Amino acid sequence: MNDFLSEIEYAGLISRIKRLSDEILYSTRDYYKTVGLDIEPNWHLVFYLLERNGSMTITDISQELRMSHPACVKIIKKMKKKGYVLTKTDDSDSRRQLLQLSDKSKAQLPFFRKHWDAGIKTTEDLIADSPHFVEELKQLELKIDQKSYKDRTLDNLELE
Amino acid sequence: MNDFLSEIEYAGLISRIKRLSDEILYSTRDYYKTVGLDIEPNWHLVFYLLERNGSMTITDISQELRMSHPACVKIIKKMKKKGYVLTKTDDSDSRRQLLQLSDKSKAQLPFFRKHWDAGIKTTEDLIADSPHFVEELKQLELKIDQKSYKDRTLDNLELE
DNA sequence: TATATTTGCGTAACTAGTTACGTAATAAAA
DNA sequence: TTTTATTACGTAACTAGTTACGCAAATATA
Repeated sequence: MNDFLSEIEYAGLISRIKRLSDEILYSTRDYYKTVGLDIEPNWHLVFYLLERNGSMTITDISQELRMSHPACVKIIKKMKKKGYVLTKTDDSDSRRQLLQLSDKSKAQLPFFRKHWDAGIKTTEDLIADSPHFVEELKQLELKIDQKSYKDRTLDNLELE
Repeated sequence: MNDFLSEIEYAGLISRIKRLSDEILYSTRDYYKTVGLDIEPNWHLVFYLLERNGSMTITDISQELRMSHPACVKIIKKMKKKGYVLTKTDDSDSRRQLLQLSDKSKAQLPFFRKHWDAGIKTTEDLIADSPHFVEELKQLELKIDQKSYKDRTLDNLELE
């Protein structure tokens, strides 16, 4: 296969994870374009959340997805622009913007779901030969959660 | 742990990989800032390559790292601006820009290496409880390489 | 009740990648 | 030798995330 990132072993592992993630992201966007899905790859999580919960704020979503709120602001802004999300100011707290799916979203959801399901199937196929992957990914998440990559590396620096 | 991305199982797996990758990337940048490393996290691969090979072109690097050449152009541009990389036009082909590490780079490499090694140690620590991770990641890379996420998903769509 | 703190969210400025396009130099083909 | 195709690389415009900052509304405290 002759891959530099693999050759350097642990020094390239993190970059390989990023490379895999990027590759799938761009391939998914390519897929969406091909089949005529007028949405971005990361939006489907917001559709999922709003469909399940009915109404949520930016802060709610950013907590559920564990990403920064400015990232969510950007996503929602685009989804609103395309008419997939509606906002309504909370009566009891004017800071809170209640988000919900528009009728356009609801009408398109079955179509979206068909494609999302095909993607999920792809994910299942991909890790079919990797029976420990999900469990070991979870381990990584847990460890990173307990102590950050930065703090771990600072500790490792002192050991030398 | 109560994590939405984990709850939805395969529908959230790709996003979890991205989340992990992002988290480590930003944590590494934070680390660099803390210890006074005046470089970006992704540069270390270029340092590795140029140190090993002496002189390379943008195209060489993009092939080795398997990323687009415009991405490399951006990285090299910044590295040049900071004085870490020098360019020299190839005598026999004026299109080719031969890149090499500057004296500043060479002088700092031992310092850099100390921190990169600490990071590698962190990676090793992290996957110490995930004995199959590297092998299964490789499997994923191979499968994606054989048939893209897009093509796999198109096939899965037809099956329904 | 007046003041201080927290919360929600919006924006700015940054890095990191992509695809699409253009241009000049080299190589290949007519 | 002239034309055509390929290669190297630079730029533009886009998405996707981050941190840092600001401001107004709500809440807690003095």
